Amino acid sequence: MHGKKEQEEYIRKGPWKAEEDEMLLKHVKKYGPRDWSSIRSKGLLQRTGKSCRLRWVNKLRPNLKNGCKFSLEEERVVIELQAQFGNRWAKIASYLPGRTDNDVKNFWSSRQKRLARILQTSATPKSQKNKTRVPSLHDVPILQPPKFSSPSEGEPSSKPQSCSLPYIDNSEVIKMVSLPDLIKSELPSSDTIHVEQEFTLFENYKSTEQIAFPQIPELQNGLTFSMENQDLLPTIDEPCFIEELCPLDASEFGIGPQHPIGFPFFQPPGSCRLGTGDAIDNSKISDSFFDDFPVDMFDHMDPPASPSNL
DNA sequence: AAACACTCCAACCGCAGCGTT
DNA sequence: TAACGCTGCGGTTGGAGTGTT
Repeated sequence: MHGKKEQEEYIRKGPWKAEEDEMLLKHVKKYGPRDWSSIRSKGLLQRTGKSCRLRWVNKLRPNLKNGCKFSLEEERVVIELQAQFGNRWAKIASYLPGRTDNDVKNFWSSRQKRLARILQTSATPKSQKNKTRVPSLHDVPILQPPKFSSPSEGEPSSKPQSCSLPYIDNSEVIKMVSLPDLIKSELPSSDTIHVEQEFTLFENYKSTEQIAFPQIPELQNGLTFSMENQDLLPTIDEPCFIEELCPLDASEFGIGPQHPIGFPFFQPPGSCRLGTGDAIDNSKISDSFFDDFPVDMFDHMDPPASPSNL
């Protein structure tokens, strides 16, 4: 098989075995999550230090939400923070307890692919329309991301500052962008509405024309989050518009108008949506789930990083 | 039932920043 | 101060699982 030297130089790649995980855990338990390269030099594992670190960070670290799909709130936060920070996944992940940069990155790239598909759908000739699955609004929970800036940057805003959802006053109503009739004509009316909403939102999303959003000081500092300005969301002549986009309201949390934005993300084990086969409608997951837990059950958890500390 | 399309995610790679020598 | 090693980050890829035709 391998000679001695070859054995020393051999670097294992690919999926991790349980024994390797065990060995890595032992090392971390003994020395802490550092000295990754010594794992190989000590002959514990034939993996690079890099590979060991990655495995620890993405899979073995405690309190990870492995196998859980992103909740609607997590999706919102990613969208908002991506708009603010760009593709700084590690930074964004620091706002999402239990999520890694890899998780966020994967989530975002999946979402981008869906958006691209929607765009393509809207541009596909009529003859091909019915060959493409029409995504539901829940597939792409797009919100025009608010532009919140750190206290040290950005322009002062005179608008209300307690809503992390897109705040748009009456003069800044999102303009409706009609879907081509060719799409409407081939869809059942309910689907037409969904596609039209998505298309509208996507048009806004890709538009270079910035809609002014308020700064979100609570999100920057204490990561609090208020729904009190929900009624200021864009007026779109579709009754379920807000319901579709923002199925949660403060009362569902049972904790008043303001609450830590991190709160909904602490989904206890079992509340996760596992696998695509489960097909649990995001909007149907009640956050009153947490009512059953003691108020202080999250106290021991580290608060998410605050942008003001960055 | 098989083939194909699509989604999700684990893991790799290259690069940059930082600390140490 | 340059060289080196380590760590962390973001981009990318490939395989497994699932859905659709």
